[in-house]
Amino acid sequence: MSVTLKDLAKASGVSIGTVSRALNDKNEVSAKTSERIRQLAQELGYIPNRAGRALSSQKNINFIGICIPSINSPFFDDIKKGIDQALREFKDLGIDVVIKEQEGWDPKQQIEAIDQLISSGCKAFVLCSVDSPLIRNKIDELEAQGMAVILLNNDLPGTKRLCFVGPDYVKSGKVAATMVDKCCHNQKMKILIVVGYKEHLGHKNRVDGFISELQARNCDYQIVDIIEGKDQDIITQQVTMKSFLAHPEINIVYMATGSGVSGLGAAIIADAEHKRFVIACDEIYTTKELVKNDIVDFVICQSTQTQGYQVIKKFHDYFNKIGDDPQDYIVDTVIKVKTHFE
Amino acid sequence: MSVTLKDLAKASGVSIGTVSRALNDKNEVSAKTSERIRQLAQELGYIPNRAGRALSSQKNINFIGICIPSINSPFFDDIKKGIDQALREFKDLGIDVVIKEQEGWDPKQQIEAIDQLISSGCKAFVLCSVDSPLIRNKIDELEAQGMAVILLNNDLPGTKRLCFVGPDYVKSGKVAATMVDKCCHNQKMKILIVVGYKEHLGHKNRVDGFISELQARNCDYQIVDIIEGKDQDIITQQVTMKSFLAHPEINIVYMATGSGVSGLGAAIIADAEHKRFVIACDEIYTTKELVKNDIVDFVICQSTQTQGYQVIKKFHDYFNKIGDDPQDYIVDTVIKVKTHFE
DNA sequence: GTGAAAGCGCTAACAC
DNA sequence: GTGTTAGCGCTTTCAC
Repeated sequence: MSVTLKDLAKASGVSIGTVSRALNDKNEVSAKTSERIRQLAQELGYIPNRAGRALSSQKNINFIGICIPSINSPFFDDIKKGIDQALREFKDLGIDVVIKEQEGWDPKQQIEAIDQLISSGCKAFVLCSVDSPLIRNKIDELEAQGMAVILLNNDLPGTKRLCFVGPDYVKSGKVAATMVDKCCHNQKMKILIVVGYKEHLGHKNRVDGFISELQARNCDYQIVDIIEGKDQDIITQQVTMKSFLAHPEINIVYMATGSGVSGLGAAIIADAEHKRFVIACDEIYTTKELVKNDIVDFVICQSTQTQGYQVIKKFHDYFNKIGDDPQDYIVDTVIKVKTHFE
Repeated sequence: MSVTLKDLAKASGVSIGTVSRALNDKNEVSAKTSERIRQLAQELGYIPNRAGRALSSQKNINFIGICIPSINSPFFDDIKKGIDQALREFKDLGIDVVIKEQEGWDPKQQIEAIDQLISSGCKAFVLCSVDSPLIRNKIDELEAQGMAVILLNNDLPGTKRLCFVGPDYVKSGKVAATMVDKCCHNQKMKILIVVGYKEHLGHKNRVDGFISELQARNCDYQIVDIIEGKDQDIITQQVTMKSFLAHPEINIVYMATGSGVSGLGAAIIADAEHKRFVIACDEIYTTKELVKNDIVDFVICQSTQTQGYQVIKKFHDYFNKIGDDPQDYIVDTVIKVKTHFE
């Protein structure tokens, strides 16, 4: 059988209660005893038993506060599914969740939401934010107060976040380029790239990965245009149409953002007389439909549901001291084609 | 708070022990009370608490017997990784595993192994077998004795297995065909198909899916040859070389089995003057190397690690009556390219 | 600062 | 066939 608190108590000559306190960072224990017990636990390979802990402290549920800009954003549907799935799995092990959904990425609103989550008793947070000093400060501040933050989908390196769960945007771009190379190697590539915002780090990384891989593969390519759709369908449609008109030679379209695809689809359908190879990102409903209808050739997805699931699982492991310090979890870059949606 | 045994006991006017027995299919309880309690549990939405159960009956670990033909078969490496991962997750919740690895697929040997697993106390089994009356009988026999079998990677429909965890072979073939179409649409496709054994159901399904999708896509194709590599490197190399020699026009190779890839690789390298588009299956070490070295263009994978993980998780859910009756778990069909391995 | 003990939900052994 | 109870590993009062 595995080592229990009782064993540690016996071995160290103190009571089982003291051992528990020492191992749980309570400062009611003298530094000396505490140190001794931790040492011993290490040596004997003590692993806390989740069942015992969950049972005991179930009046003391760990509430995770989740703050995501998911209102009117279908991208987050699967993330929420993953969170639900994890919750089903971990609820009776002492974990629960409070979600604050928001519309858009305004840092001030997010910080307000976090503060509300704090007042409702959360001590651990999942955040999906853009890079801003406000947010960066908030994360470090929370950490200083003994709270933990996991960043979801978009990392903010240099902050004191516990870890990051999300995709490798550079790789996503590289995979897209690989597909372009495999499918269009025998023609001169005249490429249109569509992003949401040129400053958006994720989109930027995708574009960088895309171009670097085309280069690495010695493709005969030319980036005809890089346009911004502002993550909105109508704008995306307009700028794409404009680009098609100005550059009828475009034969490849790489859409490096998941938002605004409807607009892209509309533009392509409107200019159907030019046959183009199209790659999109992220598996949302509209994108699936476009693939099903042969408007888009490939989608490069980012295992969204897994991200939702892992963010909770990471906290579960963290609370239960399972494994070492939490590491970043980079999800798979997944290529999907029509067949996947049939 | 959620409903507990105590609540049920109070509500139904019997003792907590009786409730527990009634809910655990013990036949020491009168049919009437049993029925009444189950009814009540249903109404009140009782969900057993895993922590309590695990803690209580931890001397009564559920041993899962696993019987897989994994010796000298790198394909099973990731499956074993998935099993390990699940075990780390569920061990302190009352689940453990006994593995009997075998070399090859001999049904008689497998049945022997199962019997050994039974004598070592297993009451639940994970099996990866070929279709044979012996195995089919054994599965139904086990079920009749109140034991449960989950089939891994290869289903045997019509048997009384609890459920199946594995890939959709037909879809795998279809995805392969989709890739061929996307990458080679502008040439006459002269296709060589390599299987392990023509009777192997999984390989057969892949080939069927492959051809049906080529047809659905109106490809200009011709299946030049379908050859058997007997899942061995040397044989695969020989038959492939022979086919290349007889049909130098072959410009596409679809390898519908994961075993024998080294042989395929050798054949392609030996005949490098003919540039060919190559698709392989299953992500094992050798295949990765071939992709990295641009010998193979795509691999169609079957999320092997997930299969190992899910097989254990399914049993965990089953033992703890989480969710409804176990459903089949069909893993994702995953396309991988060089970039994925860098 | 530390020990003793109650109790979380559940199962199984022991009464009757 | 059913009630009673000990105890699984752990946290957390409540004493001292």
